Amino acid sequence: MGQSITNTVFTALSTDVVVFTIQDDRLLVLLVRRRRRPYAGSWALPGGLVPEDEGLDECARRMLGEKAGVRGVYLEQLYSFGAPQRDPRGRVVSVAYYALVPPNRVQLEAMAEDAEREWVPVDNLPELAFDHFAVVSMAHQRLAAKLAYSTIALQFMPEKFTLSELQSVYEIILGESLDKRNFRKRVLALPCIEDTGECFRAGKHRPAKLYRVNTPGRVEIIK
Amino acid sequence: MGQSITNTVFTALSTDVVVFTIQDDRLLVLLVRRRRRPYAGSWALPGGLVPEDEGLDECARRMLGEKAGVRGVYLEQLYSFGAPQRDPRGRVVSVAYYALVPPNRVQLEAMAEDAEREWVPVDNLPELAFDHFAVVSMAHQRLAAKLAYSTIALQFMPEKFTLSELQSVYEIILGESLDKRNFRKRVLALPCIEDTGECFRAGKHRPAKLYRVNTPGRVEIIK
DNA sequence: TTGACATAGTGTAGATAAAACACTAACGTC
DNA sequence: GACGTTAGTGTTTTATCTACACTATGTCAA
Repeated sequence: MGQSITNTVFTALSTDVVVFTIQDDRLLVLLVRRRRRPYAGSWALPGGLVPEDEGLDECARRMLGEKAGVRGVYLEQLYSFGAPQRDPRGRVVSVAYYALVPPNRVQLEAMAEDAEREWVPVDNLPELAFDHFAVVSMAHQRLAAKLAYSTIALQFMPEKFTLSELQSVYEIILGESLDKRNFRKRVLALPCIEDTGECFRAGKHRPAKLYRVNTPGRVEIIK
Repeated sequence: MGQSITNTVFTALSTDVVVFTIQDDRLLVLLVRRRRRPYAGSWALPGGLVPEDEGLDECARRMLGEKAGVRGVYLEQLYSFGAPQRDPRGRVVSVAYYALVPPNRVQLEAMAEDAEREWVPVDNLPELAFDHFAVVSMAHQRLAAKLAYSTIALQFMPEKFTLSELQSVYEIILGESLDKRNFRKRVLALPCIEDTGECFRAGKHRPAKLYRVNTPGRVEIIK
């Protein structure tokens, strides 16, 4: 490193991640229980301080792995929160991210017996530490807005899925029901969606066709 | 302050502001010449370190006042840039903002004789320090995108303006020309636009009606 | 005074996209 | 083979977007 930074103020910097998934027709957020003060015992977003040699995205992705046990999922920077009094210990600026985890990538087993982590419905959050409620709200808003003009919802889907499952993802995030035929028309018009030729039998009714995304990981802007 | 933050890493944190204005049918960005290393002598965005007791928005707004001589204009957080090597001195994370200044609010007089500050067309930038080129690009993109679904362009207008002037703002930002009649139809349908009853005479041709925004400062999401 | 020039201002028809809407198909079970 | 349950399919109507050309009002100069 050539020069050093002089006459300056240093700030504690953290990343916090709003990890979304979908289970049982609800949009869930991962919360972790705080052990230390402040807010010891209350729920908070997974997150942590950014080491000096780590990029912001990189740090958020690490948090996702360490605290949520998830890797390789969609992750996007949301907003930076820096009100001077947002942390009672002193100045901590948080760069917030949000992540989308397909339900099949969540290990509920490991999580069930873990009193430190919990998936909570986004519309039924407990009191959260710091300004984390505002962070979750903004993330939910952003996610809902992106449904309208991108293929972001596909990030919630497993490799193969039915159109009904996908529609239900939209409905859960938006909190309103959609017209089945119009929905299918729009989705099938996307070039990134393709029929697998396979079917999915579940229950005592007609099996549904399985579809697949031909560019997994990509989120396209549409229209 | 109750507790202190222990066992942690502190980071230098700055805000940088992409200040846009419009002059002579071009979208301009305010640049300041760096005096110190690194990048001494090259152009950079106005910005500076965030003091411990100052909010991020507040800091960005202060930079805007101190370094651009502008206050009371539209300001929005853009993105946070935190690649570990973006500053050769060491880790500096930048929370970027962008601001929109109506042309009549820019004091070009004071600026003309100031070799340290310059308004530069966004499509003809010189080499910029750090990752500031990427910051400007993202800001321009965001601004252009917002034209489509918000009333953000009105933040460039003086108190009274003609529809042709407004249309020209759209065209300059988007880099393409728009249909006059369709444009006027859309704009006049906005509830926040009202006719002042006055006219504007400029040059040897028909005078144009002057309009006004009835909620200045507000940026509405439309459609 | 009138003709040339420059910008302001106006409406409609066609195309495209969005919204509303109801029945048939396939499977399992009793 | 009748019933329950979810999958799957088109058309009509409505609203929105696009393309497009002429008249109006002022200044200025001949």
